Amino acid sequence: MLNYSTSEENYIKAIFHLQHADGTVTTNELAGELRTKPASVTDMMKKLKIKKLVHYEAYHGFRLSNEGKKLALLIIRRHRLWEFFLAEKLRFSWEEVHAVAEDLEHVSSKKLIDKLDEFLGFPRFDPHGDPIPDSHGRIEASKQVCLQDLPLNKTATVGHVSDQSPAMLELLSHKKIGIGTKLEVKRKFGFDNSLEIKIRQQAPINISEQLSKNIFVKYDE
Amino acid sequence: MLNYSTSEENYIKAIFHLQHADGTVTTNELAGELRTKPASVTDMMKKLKIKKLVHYEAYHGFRLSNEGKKLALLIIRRHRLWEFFLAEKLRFSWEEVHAVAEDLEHVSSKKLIDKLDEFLGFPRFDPHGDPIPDSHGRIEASKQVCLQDLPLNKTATVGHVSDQSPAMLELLSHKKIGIGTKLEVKRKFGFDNSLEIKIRQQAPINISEQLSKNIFVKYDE
DNA sequence: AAATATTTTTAGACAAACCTAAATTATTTT
DNA sequence: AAAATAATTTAGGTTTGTCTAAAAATATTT
Repeated sequence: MLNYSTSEENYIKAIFHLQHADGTVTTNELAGELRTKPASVTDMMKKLKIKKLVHYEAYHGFRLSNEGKKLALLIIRRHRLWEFFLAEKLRFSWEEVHAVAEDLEHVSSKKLIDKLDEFLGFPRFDPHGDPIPDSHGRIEASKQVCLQDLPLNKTATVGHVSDQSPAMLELLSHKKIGIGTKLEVKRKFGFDNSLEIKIRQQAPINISEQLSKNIFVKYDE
Repeated sequence: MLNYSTSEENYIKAIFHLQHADGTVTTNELAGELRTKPASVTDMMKKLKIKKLVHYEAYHGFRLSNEGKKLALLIIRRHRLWEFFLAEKLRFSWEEVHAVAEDLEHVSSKKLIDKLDEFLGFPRFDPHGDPIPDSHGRIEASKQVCLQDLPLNKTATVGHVSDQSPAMLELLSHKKIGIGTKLEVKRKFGFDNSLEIKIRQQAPINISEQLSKNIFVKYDE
């Protein structure tokens, strides 16, 4: 694997996160995600095309090549391993890990990452519940279900939160919901699709449709 | 503390390492250390002068300002803490830690470094025996003595090796000498200033003057 | 299908960090 | 102290990644 600049890596990672079902991403979406201008995106796509990391034809969007996907998974691996390290070993809070991992993920020594993985005991999920790709870029499909789709009175464990904005994290922390929280859905209100959920040893609480759509859980055994 | 580019940080660190008794460094020395060209050094010195990190007058060398010294110690702190982490936690060998730490040292979160320090148990020396500045930039003067100056039959512990070239590290590893090795000088040969030294439970070995001048030890209590 | 609006690309500039070659200043030799 | 040598700086150019403003292509309305 060749060496890529921080900027190139950020573009690749952002494309990976934004890609739709068919893998395509538009210039404006990418510019928005990276807080840059569409013209800059076009410039970079030309470069990434030459480096064979994306497929790109002017005016028709772009998508990652196989090479590009491999790189994206490698960067995500680095990011999530560092997040795990920060939370687990350095006792950073959930909300803090992301920003620091954004910097650490660009240190590209393969040996560093593989040894870090080993040191951490080969964790399979980061502190937000997102799966960590292994050293070959294989990623576990976290077969989790959205809270909205969880049957009533079935206990499950929160394993993933898709929106990780500060506002979302604040709300979750207020409701005392985090990765690993065990809960069950007690009632579903058809009017606004809000849910009444029960967390062990706490009074039942209410969850809006919006929130429930962003919380993913795994059925308990 | 403001944020500086990787390049600026590398210049500051290099000046710190090269500085003579009066703190000055020349353009050519710095260009050599950084494997760059003298013209590039001049460009950067103008910039660092504007940022008040160095004192600089054209044609008369330069030296770090107090701000610059503070920054240098911060970068050295990051570097040495990461070296300690790599060696101690990830089991990197002595020779490998430096290159990786060169990248990690530019991740500038203060909280990250202070938490890393705590996680590592506030180590005072890195794996090469160099002292680690504390969070205020205070650095311990390692009051160590060169092997050449160690009195006969006095046991001491290796605490620092000043030349860390691959050739040096190879020789040290062959002679089974490392940081923490306990030894004493048995004889001194005036002809070439070579030493006969004894390491616990090993046959006595010979050390050239050149080598002995690069090994620093602390008297045992 | 023409007109309008939106998206994307091109053209041309800029800052950071580097370079080479030429000019300038400092140092050393004679 | 002049000449020769060495060190340093200036001038002008390159690459990377960004920008703004204008042009071109695509998508949406009417």
